[in-house]
Amino acid sequence: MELAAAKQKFIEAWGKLGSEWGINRTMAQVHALLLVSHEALTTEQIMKDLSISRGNANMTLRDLIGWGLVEKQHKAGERKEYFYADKDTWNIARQVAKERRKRELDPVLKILDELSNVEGDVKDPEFKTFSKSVKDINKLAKNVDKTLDTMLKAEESWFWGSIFKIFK
Amino acid sequence: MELAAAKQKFIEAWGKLGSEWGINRTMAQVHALLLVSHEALTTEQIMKDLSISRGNANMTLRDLIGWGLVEKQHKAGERKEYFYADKDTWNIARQVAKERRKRELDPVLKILDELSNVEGDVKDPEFKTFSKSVKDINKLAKNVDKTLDTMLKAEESWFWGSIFKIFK
DNA sequence: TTAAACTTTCAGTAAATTTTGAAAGTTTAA
DNA sequence: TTAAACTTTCAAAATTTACTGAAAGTTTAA
Repeated sequence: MELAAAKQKFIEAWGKLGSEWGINRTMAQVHALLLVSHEALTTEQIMKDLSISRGNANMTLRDLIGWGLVEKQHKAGERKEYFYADKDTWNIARQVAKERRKRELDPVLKILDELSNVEGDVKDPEFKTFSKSVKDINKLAKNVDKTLDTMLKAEESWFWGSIFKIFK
Repeated sequence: MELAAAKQKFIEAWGKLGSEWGINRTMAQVHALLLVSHEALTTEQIMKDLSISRGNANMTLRDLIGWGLVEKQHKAGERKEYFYADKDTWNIARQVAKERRKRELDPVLKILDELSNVEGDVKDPEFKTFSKSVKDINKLAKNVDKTLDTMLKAEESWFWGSIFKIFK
């Protein structure tokens, strides 16, 4: 397989995976393109490579920067902005976990906490089932949250450190 | 808050979380409804509770059964089918992880393996970057895969068992 | 200044996904 | 059998989400 074809395939696969996990396809593709590019690229080049519009490229790049996955680079003597992606997979995973926790897990946790405190007739099986399900899910979600927190903050701790070495 | 209102809120939150993670909103809502219902429900009841059409309810229930999250129940002397959800959060998490691995992670792993073996000019920085990124991601993905496998199969092992106890 | 080079915005359009509902299919009991 | 009770299918419609492109905005160098 040619390098160009291989890159293409990678971009497609990454885009598909992203869209299946709630990250928009173009965003994942731009990220993929930057991941496999040795040099930082301009908006112009990204537009051309992925056949997307200027507006789309611009917004997507801003989003990626917002996710902490891409950074701007300025080259001396040039007006244009160049973009490049952090290539460390562990950082990528961390950043994504961090953002999604903040954007999606935290709001749900808040609601679950509220619902955990709903009071009702303990004799009512409908209430009992509701209460138990919500509490169980809340417990699981809280643990996931706590684990992510530990993982994001204290990667260097002896416990997680030794587990992360397996992954890196 | 009333029980009915609390249920409603739970269903909405679960639906939103699902859609943010690539699971269709209605499917997550039907699942939520069954999770907080003491008794198994008929298609009819689900349609009414969530204001969805018969076709939608039917397809969604079939999907949920396909995901291993919901089961049919037959009541003696009745023609109607009743549906109920497994209420064990750990099982739910396991089932979802299992299905998504099969449907989404495995295909990507296959492509990454292929792309890891693409050969090229080691002097070419473009090739080097491509190769390194793909290999790193492949490694991470494989480890995630392996971990899920261990987690799904050998939950009882001393190592994971002790970690899972924290979550349960 | 000012005009060229570049970036950002956003209303309108397009594409993808989800939902509907009526018709077709299936099962059961009499 | 057959007809009532129930389930499934799927083309078309509705909804949601993503993208375009031209215009407005910003920065820089002369």
